[in-house]
Amino acid sequence: MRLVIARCSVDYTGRLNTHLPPATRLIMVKADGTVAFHRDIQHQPLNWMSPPCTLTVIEPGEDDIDVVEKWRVTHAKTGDELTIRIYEVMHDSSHELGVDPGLVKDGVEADLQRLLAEQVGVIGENLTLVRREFPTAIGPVDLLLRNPEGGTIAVEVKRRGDIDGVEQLTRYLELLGRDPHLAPVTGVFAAQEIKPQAKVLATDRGIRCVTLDYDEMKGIESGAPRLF
Amino acid sequence: MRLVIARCSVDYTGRLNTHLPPATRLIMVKADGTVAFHRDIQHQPLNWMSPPCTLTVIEPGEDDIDVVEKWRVTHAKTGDELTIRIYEVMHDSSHELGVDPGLVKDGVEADLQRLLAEQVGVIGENLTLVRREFPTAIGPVDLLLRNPEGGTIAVEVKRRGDIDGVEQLTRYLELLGRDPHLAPVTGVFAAQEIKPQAKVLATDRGIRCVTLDYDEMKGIESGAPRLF
DNA sequence: TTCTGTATGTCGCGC
DNA sequence: GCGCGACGTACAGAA
Repeated sequence: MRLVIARCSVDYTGRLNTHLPPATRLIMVKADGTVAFHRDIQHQPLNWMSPPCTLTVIEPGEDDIDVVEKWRVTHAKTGDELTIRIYEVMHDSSHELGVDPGLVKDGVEADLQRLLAEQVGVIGENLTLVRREFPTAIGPVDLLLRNPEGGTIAVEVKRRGDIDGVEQLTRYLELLGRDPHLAPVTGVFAAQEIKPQAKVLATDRGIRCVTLDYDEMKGIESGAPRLF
Repeated sequence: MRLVIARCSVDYTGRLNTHLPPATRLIMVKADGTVAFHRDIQHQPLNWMSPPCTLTVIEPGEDDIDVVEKWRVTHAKTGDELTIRIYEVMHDSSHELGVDPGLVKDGVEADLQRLLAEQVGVIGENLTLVRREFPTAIGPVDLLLRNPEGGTIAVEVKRRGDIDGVEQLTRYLELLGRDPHLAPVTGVFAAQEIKPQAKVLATDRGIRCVTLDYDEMKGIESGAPRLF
């Protein structure tokens, strides 16, 4: 990874056009070709180029007053282009980082879904799991359950229950309801937190909302009885 | 901005829990308090903390073998916490960057909408603009037009036409259609690029799709005839 | 301050 | 490779 602190200006042409006026920034060049420009606030770069791309040092043009170095970064597939004019270099260092083992996560939607699949009783009594990620033409349904009467329950699992999730579930219900093997199909919207608007919309459409307690479900999973 | 290259491990507790095993990474500490951990690929940090937050150097615990320095970053509002164990520092430098003038953009949705408002002929003949950002109870409609017969056309403008945009427009149409001053209301989904699924859904709902050519519209705006 | 919608979103997973 | 959905989405503008 190469780190350059420099006064520079940047022009981008691709899906849109952008311009960064001259200022002092961090230019980050990563081993995979990624180039990113950071200011001293916020975690997102001001501008960037994703791999696969190549960086070449080019000759400054006649109009490039005070430009000590000029870079061109070109995306191999899209043709997106970044032109970097460097006016002054304050720092320039390179570092070997090696391969990163990556981030281990616990508590994302996949974990919720897994726990809920093991604990369908949270949703209702006497329900059985048909399968997780039940495939349909318009995408997979998070959980598909059956009740003793032979009816089907489609469950949409979200960490945060938003109106989008209700729309998504509605589309699934519409499609699944047409299948005589599954009908009648009802919907359950399960999330750690459900926004009022989403709850209203869901209820209006006959979709039941279930609020999930991740820590409690996690506790049950481990088999240990909760002592508090 | 402080740049540290170090072998470190990171633990995050907040909306979820994450862990980064020991490895050599860039630790970026920005003037606003932002802390981010970068590996040598991809433009997004592996882990981070957003301001307002405070970084404190704490004493390594007894279990912290080989830890030369231990940091704690705490979010002022949410209580989210980051624990950083540093095993070896390869580089550590600080830099004054000053205020950045920020990014200038051209070609985002707002530009598309502005151009389309000036060139409603792109959507159909003999249409007149009622207004941009026509307010409704569930949000503003991008463009509202009228045809000579007195009917209304609601236009949803997107850079990339996705299924979400069709859903959004559908909600508007449902609402606007109830207004006797506007009815009958038809919908137009206008975007630089419309995904097949979105097109299918739109067509199924009687919504017409229009693909926009930003460069061409831009050319017409400037008044210059296109020479190619 | 909270809410809402866009984003060069980025990224991973399945087909 | 494409499509789709999640993300500690981040971020800006409006209410």
